[in-house]
Amino acid sequence: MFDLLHANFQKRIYLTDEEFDRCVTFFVPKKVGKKQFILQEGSVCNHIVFVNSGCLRSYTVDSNGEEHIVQFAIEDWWISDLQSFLSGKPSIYNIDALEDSEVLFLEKAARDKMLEAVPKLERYFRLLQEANYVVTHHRIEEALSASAEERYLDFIKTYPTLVQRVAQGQIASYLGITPQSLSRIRKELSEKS
Amino acid sequence: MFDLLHANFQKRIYLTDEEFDRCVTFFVPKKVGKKQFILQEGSVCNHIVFVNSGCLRSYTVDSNGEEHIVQFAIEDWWISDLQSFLSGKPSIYNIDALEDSEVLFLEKAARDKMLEAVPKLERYFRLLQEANYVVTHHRIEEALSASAEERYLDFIKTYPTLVQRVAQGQIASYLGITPQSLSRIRKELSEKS
DNA sequence: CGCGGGTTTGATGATGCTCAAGCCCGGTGG
DNA sequence: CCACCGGGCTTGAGCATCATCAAACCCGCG
Repeated sequence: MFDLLHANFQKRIYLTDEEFDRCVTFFVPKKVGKKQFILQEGSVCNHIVFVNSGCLRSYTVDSNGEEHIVQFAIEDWWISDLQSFLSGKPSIYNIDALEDSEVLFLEKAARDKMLEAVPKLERYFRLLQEANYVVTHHRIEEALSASAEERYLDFIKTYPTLVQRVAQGQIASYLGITPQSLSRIRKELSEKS
Repeated sequence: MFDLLHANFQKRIYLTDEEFDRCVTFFVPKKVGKKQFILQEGSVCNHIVFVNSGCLRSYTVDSNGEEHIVQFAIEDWWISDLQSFLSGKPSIYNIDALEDSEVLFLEKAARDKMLEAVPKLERYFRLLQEANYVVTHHRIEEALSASAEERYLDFIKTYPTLVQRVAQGQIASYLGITPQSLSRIRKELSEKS
């Protein structure tokens, strides 16, 4: 149940088994069915979520009723709206499951206690934030300068597993293009090779 | 010299005069001439900078040699590369001045000491981070879904002062379009009204 | 079998880029 | 004081990319 989380911690910091055991108590395992929400626009996001299995996404709905996917999260990833989580203000994002998933909930209060109990984790979350910063800024630059084809190629290079698992239309939404365009891009790419 | 910084702190947290006096000692005022760099790609960003007067920008140079502006900073704003600053790794950004400017340097070591000396500032920097998170995500969504005209209109609404001060080509770079396109967009907008 | 979703394909049009030329204006040197 | 730059902005023509609208297709499932 907590093996993935354990490995994920160890990738960035070193915890003794005793320390990790202390951490575990703060997490709440949950099952999330396909299409089920774990956060809805307008409500406060008072948890961050580690994905054990399955796949979730966060997205906004614009004034034309169209969805824009912000992030995917498969096993071994975190997902949340940090803005709402940290500020306590209502979120502008939705998060739901694209597959039946198993996740570990970490409530805000629990996280605070955990950080007190195992201060080393401060470093872990800081490193996580930094990684997030890099990904986010890369995404801005790409969105502003790269073509749809370039963005797709970068996507399949960066997230090869997601390409297999997620519906094409969802990837199109993430890339900021229509499903039709993505279909054509894939066609051209396959013809080239 | 430190009035702007003082007001900026007070917007988010409350500091006594004594606390603020302690803070001030950690900052190093500097003059930065137009076109002068305060950070160059490849070097580590070991400072964050508060702008007292003038205007700076951060940007990347892509493989075609083209600049992509990430952020502007006029008086009362911070500018830096947080990724490099926090991780100690080389930056991928450049930061230089678009006007002769007066800034306050805060070195990494100085910031750590300042946070020890005035713990209230932890909250200040957290709030700054959150504001940054919101702006950044808004920018991604816009870049992926809005037209050039919409992005420009949003820009002049959000940063009216910048429109006056910054060369049009720089704004085009920030918006991810060519100077020619921006020129045409402005023409159409003026014809409409 | 038929329905529903996601994907593909086609035709057409809008948006924004490229290349190229001209313009405006402030600065410099004769 | 004027001529000449040079940088930034504008304008034009043609083109590439991507969206839109619409129809067909594919396939898993009740």
